[in-house]
Amino acid sequence: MSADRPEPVRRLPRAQRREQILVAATEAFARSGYAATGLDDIASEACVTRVILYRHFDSKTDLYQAVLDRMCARLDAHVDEPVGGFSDASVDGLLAAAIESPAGFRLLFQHALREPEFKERIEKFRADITAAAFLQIAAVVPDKALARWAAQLAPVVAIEAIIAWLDAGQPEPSRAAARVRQAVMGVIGAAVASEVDCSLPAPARTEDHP
Amino acid sequence: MSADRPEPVRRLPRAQRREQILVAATEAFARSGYAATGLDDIASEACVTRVILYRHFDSKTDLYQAVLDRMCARLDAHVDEPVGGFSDASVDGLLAAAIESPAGFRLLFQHALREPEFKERIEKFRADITAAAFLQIAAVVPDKALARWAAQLAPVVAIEAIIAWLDAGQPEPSRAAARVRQAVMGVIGAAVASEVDCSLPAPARTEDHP
DNA sequence: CCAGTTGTGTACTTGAAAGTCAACATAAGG
DNA sequence: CCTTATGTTGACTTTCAAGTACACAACTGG
Repeated sequence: MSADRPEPVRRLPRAQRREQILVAATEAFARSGYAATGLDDIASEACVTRVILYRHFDSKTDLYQAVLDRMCARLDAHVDEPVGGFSDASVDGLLAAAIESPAGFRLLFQHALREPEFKERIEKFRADITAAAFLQIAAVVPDKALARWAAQLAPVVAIEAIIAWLDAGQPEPSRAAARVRQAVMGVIGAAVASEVDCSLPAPARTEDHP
Repeated sequence: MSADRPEPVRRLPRAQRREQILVAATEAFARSGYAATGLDDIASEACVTRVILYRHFDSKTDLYQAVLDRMCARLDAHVDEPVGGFSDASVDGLLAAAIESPAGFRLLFQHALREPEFKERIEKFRADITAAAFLQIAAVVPDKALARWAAQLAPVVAIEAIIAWLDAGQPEPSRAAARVRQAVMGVIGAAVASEVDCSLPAPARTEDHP
């Protein structure tokens, strides 16, 4: 029979294969981070064997760096602010990057940022945003330590808001950016308020509205 | 001479040594998570050798579980709400736990929550809070998906606010809880607002106050 | 003061994951 | 059609961290 060949074994041009591996690696790393992800996990995610990875990347570290660089480049492309401000455009850019590659977004901000070996790559990014946020917040918050707190929290909230938005199924995409900004504003508001003693809404009863 | 003995080699009663190891392990794990932390890192952090760890714990996994359990127990002790609501008391409890053990707090919510192997232990905790938050938010936010977004984000913001507060040097401890609540309220407000198009404060110039 | 119990350290074994090698398969060019 | 360059693979070696065995040291009770 002519069906002797078990699998046609699809072959791809080099650049395309490399891209496929990067995508697969992003997915795999995004699940558990660098250390907990084996090269076999990545290989099976990309539907190739482990050796292929070495044909395109020198080592596991090299591959991870490539994944990170690729995602950082995307971020830079979307949110390229010359003076590095934390403004409306920043949120729009972050959101666009997150839509383009949710796994990459999670990888960067949930895993890579906590891995001492690699954090400095993203730390630069975060530090810039935090510094910019501090300047803006310090203008309205006299207390230095308080301003630092808010400045550190604001970018985190923006990022977590975007991740939560992804998890919630990306509801009303057109207004997402505005809501993220609103959430950040709320956080800044908490720092501005000088004499606050607010309470959260009363714990809702299950039968609260008949 | 009587000073022949190089080091007196201080020995501790079992319970005390175990506690010391747990503290050290919490610190070490909090730096890089489970997979990226070697037993040698923990041992040197505790100023003992790796073998001692096995005298107190069966395996690396067992040790990690013990660390997590210890921290979860602390959380439960501080924020024991029978019906599991996300209220003022919850924030107070979280804050108290974070003060008691910053490293443990970070470990739980920055690392363990992202480790598939162990996340379920904390996931129960987080899911309860998120569910409670959803009930409260759903009462004021008609859109289901939007409410889910806010419900998922609110606890995260509370936690991140506390972590940022730790990083900022724990400014004004007496008002910290109120500010955290305020930040959470701000986030909920972002979900409530039906027609939002707010902007962040204008990017501050570097030479804004001479 | 001596013996038993328990905590501690040095040196070793083991297993899993990273990294390597030589052969096969497939498409393009002479 | 045959050669060649490159994508692909199964099987192998190496390396490092988890886990183990045995010898030593210190406190406790007789």
